Amino acid sequence: MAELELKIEKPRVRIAPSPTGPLHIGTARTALFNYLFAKRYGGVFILRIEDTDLERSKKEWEKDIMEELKWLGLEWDEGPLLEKEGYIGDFGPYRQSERREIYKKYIQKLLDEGRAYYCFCTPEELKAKRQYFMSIGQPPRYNGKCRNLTKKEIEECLVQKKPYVIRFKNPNKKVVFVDLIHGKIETDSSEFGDIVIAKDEQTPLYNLAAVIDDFEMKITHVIRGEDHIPNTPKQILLYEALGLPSPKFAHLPLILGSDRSKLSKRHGAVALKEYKKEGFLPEALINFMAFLGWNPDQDREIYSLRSLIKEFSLEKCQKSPAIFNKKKLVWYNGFYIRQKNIDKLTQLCLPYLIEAELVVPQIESKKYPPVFGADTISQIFVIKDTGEIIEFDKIKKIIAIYQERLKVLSELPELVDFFFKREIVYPKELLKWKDAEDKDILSALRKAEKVLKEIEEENWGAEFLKKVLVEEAERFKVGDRGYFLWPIRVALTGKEASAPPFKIAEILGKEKAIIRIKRAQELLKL
RNA sequence: GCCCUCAUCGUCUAGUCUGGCCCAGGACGCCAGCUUCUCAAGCUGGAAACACCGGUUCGAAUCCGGUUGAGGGCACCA
Repeated sequence: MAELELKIEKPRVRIAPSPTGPLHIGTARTALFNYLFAKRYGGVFILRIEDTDLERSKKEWEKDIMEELKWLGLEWDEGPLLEKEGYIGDFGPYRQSERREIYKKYIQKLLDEGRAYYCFCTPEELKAKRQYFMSIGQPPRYNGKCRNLTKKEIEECLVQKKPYVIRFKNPNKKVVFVDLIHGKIETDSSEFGDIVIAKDEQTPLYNLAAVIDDFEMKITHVIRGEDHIPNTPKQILLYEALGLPSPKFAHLPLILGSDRSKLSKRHGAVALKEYKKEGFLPEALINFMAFLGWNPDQDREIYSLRSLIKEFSLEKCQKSPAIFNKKKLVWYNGFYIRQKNIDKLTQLCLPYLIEAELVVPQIESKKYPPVFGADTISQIFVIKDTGEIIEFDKIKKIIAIYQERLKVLSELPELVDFFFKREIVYPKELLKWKDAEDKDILSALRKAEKVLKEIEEENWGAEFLKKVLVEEAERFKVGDRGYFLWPIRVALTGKEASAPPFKIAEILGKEKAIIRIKRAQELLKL
């Protein structure tokens, strides 16, 4: 198989989501694998919106699917050109709803050649038949009642406006195909009988629509989830009936929830946008998703989209399903946050600070704040609680000291809120280090206040503060700096855990730092 | 019920095709230690798996058969 794959030239693949909900993480992974496969072999990646079911399809979901794919960096490279302003040179997706004329031809052909037929059975009849088959231990399927209707009978029904569907005349034979991941898969097509392939002469159902489109779009490799394995023989039969060549198939293992069932809403977030909103970076999502069912045979965990393209191959795909492990995603995210350039990271974080109402951008910008990761951003912000002005660079400093602590962007506000509050609230017990008594804490804080007051403004920097405070801490209690440093840190932050107090004090500034130390003293006296 | 697919640490997996180098390697998570005022990061160490039964073989995680378990599918959804 290895040699075969190397010969792959300019493959054409597609991701074909139906816009019945926001982009699902499973669909995103399938898109990624298709994208990687296409790019690895210099091929084409297509987006096709499967919106034949008008009832359930919505424009808003279509928009979400496109937005999230772009956000992930999985741009499709073919489709109808978008001419609207701002989209010059951009491709739109193919939409099945816009291809009815094409389908019509094929459906008519099937009908004319007697490979498909009208069926006038009612849903109730069908349901009863299915149950009957089940009861006698056979697979539920259509019994073929309308299969041999005469022309006259059909016309009569049509004239009477009887509701109908179009069924495929199943040749009932053994269908064999070679899956690029699973190998040979055999099915007896009589298991599924005469399936419905269209609602009417120009509205194909999924299986037919996929077959027609994949042929029309010259798709060479159909890479999709394993849940489509049972559809494959149906589609192969349709290719045969239409006299078309079938593409190659590769079925990816499914992503499961922690209870080993197909990943769904009850397992937590499944929409990609929810992960985006929670503050996951596309790099982390891509890296994580790639490793769900795929692995290079090296002990390397970190891969960018670029490096994945270089390494990707279907042979290294797993056959067995993978459980979605959010902790690993979080780890990846923390890693990529730490790697991020601080300016970029700050830009990414700003929307969260704004949403938490910690700061308000002062310069109105059209693109801001709703667009995450916008290029144009305000350089000046107002701290909502105090009305003070805070510059981008100052916010950057705050984020810098939390960069290695951040796992997901959305946790930032709760980590750094004390920088943006006039008064911080915390229980007085929090000031206590080990067995320190109130008077010890008080004297530590008084000492700290005195020391801090003596520092000249121009020396007010983390390094100097550290030097001075650590020296003092050593004097205060030999062998355990905590008696001195812990209360200071709590006084400044109001938190059990935080970045080092020296860095925090530097950013807070002399005046505020001292006010907070004093406040802690008052709290102790209560 | 019927069909299909899958099976290595809790999880993602390397190794399986081309049996011995594997009393099974890496990563996440977990535990311990170092560092340290705290948290995080980093470093060091640790616990942790070849589903089961039988066969082939001098030798099996690897090959064969079966069992069990898990997942998916069986729509006028995709």
